[in-house]
Amino acid sequence: MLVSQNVRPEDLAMVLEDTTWAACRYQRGQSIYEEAESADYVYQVIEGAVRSCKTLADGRRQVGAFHLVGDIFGLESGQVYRFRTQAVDDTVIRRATRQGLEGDALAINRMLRLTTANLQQAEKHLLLLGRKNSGERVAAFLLEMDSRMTEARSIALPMTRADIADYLGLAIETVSRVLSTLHKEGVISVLGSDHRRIVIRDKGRLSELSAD
Amino acid sequence: MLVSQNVRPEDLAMVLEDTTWAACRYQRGQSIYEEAESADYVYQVIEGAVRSCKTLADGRRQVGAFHLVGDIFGLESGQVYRFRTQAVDDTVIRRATRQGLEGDALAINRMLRLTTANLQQAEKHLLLLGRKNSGERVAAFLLEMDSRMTEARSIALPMTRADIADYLGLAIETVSRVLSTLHKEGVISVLGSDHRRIVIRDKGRLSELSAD
DNA sequence: CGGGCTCTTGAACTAGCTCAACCGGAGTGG
DNA sequence: CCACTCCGGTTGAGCTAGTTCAAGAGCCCG
Repeated sequence: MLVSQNVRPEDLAMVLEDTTWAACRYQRGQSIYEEAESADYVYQVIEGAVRSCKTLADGRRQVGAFHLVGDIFGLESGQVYRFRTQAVDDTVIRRATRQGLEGDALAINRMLRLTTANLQQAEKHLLLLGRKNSGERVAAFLLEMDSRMTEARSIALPMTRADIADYLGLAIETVSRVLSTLHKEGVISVLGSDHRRIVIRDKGRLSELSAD
Repeated sequence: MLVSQNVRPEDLAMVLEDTTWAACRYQRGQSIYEEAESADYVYQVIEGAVRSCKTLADGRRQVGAFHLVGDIFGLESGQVYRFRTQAVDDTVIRRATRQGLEGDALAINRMLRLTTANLQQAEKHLLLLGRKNSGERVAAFLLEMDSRMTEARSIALPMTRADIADYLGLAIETVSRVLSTLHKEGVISVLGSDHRRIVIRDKGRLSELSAD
């Protein structure tokens, strides 16, 4: 699930500071690694966004997490990755070999903190998927994105409605309808020709609606 | 989420082997600790079962995980517990102070492995809650319980239908109906006056139904 | 200009929920 | 010992939130 939401940038950098880096560029939709692939690298998003997801045999998909600028992902303690991971948009990523991190007690401490943060986010998401209705899910999603993208006053969503739907366990039409309703009620504004830029007009109301 | 499903008993014991233990007894429904309480202890289930759960303001509940005999829970890297944790049934638990575990590189390594196992289980559960239907959820639950309780040939569920429902994100009636259907179709048998003992008659079929 | 995306909106459908009744076992008290 | 109640589980009937199916609009790109 590898969300680094609650980890300070300092921490993020620290985990990997002493290792050598290689920068990579991925186009939207391109896979960074596949589920069960040998977990040789750890990654950090420099630009763009990444999703990690699991898929059932018949194609149903669950997005486990989005990794935004600064987030670290691909950290495994087993031999293989537990997810498929793909670029949500054109994305720049840097990566370090995993060996650089092992054996070092300090690094392990940081890994533990990162993993715990990911676990915490996953647990929060379990509650959302198990017990919240569509309105609450979308409201919580917008607040999450707002808190993770510091960018002034508006959220530039890097992902499609389909990505959001698969993250929230909803149909894409439902996501669209809820956003329309929030817009009509004046809680948010939806801007841009692709409807991907969102301004939160009434954060208090959105918090109420998210049922946290 | 602290499920220790994929961790061998050796590992479990090792995490805490060198520390002093205190045994405790809890009656069904009794809280072991509350959400946001100071995380002073780490626990292991000796007998019975434990659930950890989050609750929304209006009472909706999500059970994040069940901890069965041998499982370790309450391992936090922050200052406070992230869950309320309660005895599912009359339960015996032992606990160690948290200090005994910190500073020791070996212990931290084990904690990292445990936390990763918990994260992995949580991720699996996200897919279940986000994308599986009621039949698939119940089938997956039965298989999970089967793999975690080695007990010969039948599963003695320690939890109520309400607990199962809140774990699977379903209504209690739905859980009951799915179990009845599985029974009628000969996939399982449901035994005992309280209907808590289950025999898996056709594991292959159950695997298919679980859609993993 | 045309084809392929993504997003939105409407209308019909359905999986699962809610509400309600009922059943059986365990505990309690007369 | 029986009567009563409580609690967990099952079953039925109706309802509804969210899905599915279908159509259309705007945008990008060759």
